[in-house]
Amino acid sequence: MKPKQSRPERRRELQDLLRTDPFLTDWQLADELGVSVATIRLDRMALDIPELRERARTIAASTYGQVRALHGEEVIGELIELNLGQNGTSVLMVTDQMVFARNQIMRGHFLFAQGNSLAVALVDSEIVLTKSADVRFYQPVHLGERVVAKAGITSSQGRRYYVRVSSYVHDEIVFRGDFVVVDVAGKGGGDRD
Amino acid sequence: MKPKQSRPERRRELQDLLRTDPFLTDWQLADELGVSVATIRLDRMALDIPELRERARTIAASTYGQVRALHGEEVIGELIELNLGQNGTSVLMVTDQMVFARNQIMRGHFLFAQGNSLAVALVDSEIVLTKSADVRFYQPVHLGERVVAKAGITSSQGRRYYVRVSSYVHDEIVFRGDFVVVDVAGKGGGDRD
DNA sequence: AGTAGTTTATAACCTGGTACTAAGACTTGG
DNA sequence: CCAAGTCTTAGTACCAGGTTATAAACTACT
Repeated sequence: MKPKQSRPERRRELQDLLRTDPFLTDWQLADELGVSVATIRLDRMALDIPELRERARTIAASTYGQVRALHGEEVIGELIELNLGQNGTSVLMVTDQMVFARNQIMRGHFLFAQGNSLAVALVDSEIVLTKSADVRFYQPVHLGERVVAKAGITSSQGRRYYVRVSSYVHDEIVFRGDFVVVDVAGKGGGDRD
Repeated sequence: MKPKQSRPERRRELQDLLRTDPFLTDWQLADELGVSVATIRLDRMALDIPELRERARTIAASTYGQVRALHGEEVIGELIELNLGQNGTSVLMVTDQMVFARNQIMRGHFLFAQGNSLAVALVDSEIVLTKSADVRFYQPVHLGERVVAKAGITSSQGRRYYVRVSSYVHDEIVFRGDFVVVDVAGKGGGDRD
């Protein structure tokens, strides 16, 4: 399929091929590069590239982790205290799925998620949606740390509840958010406003 | 490992197990449920659940877009366009993990996550953190819908960037967020303010 | 006890590999 | 030109995690 290439050339191309499509089997690669499967295997060994299944598995696991971690159950973090309609506390351990690989700093939306789901959990109703939020990140949170979020309903107007969430690591504030959540139970849930 | 269960019970549990960890082999499942591997296979057949490798492959393929953007892996949603320092677009399909089980409405923090990670991706730097955000949810988003987030840097002051993200479903706005992100490359990353 | 539904066991086969050996093909030095 | 060394290929044995098909064993019920 390909003209003659030097070994380094071929290996570079092999890496290229896998970068654009990591789901190629050895024989597909062999065919593409015009060499035997055996050669491909040797090249993979030399370049320390794992087999197809391993590649798929790691890609799957990494991306699956992101979504799952964010999915959680109903509340992101563990609910350790909850007084419906008043206040509550949740705790979230920072796992490696929640941080930037580069610097191990927690990604903002996980702090938001913890706060948001706690705010929603506070309201004693079937269907509660977030209408708006104003949030601020004070300090970076790192891998392995334990984030404690405390939330309280500060006021309410009809079906609207104003919830303040403050999150701490070692008693130092790292996040604060003011959430406005709406109880839409009974209504069709057609709109948030 | 488990007490006796009726077949429907077992099958429900099987689905549960795989929902929380899709990387279980048949014999791990068999062991967990206290039945033979053969039974697990029959159950998988009946429930139309593919084998481990197939599961891994599809999970991997689904989240592995052809996006070749540098920060691609770190973004919630699929980056479909990115002009560093200027603007970008990402698309996120709403899966059942992102919605409230009760009403199939997307949980707010996923919209936030999409917006936040897009905002961060826009800035051309090694380390970028979110400092604050002001967000508003206009309309509920439902299971199966496709959220298109468009972001642009509206202004910047030194290392601070103001990014506006607007998300749409069928050309109707569902979310808007104003993010302030800070480029902390070079600094120790010790603080966000 | 008879019989249907359910579960288990058994064997043959498949993919995409690993690990290893042996031999063939291509360069390169002298 | 030929031998030595390097690349490449071929071939075998083995593995995980299955599929497919068939037969045997275990309930449960009447």
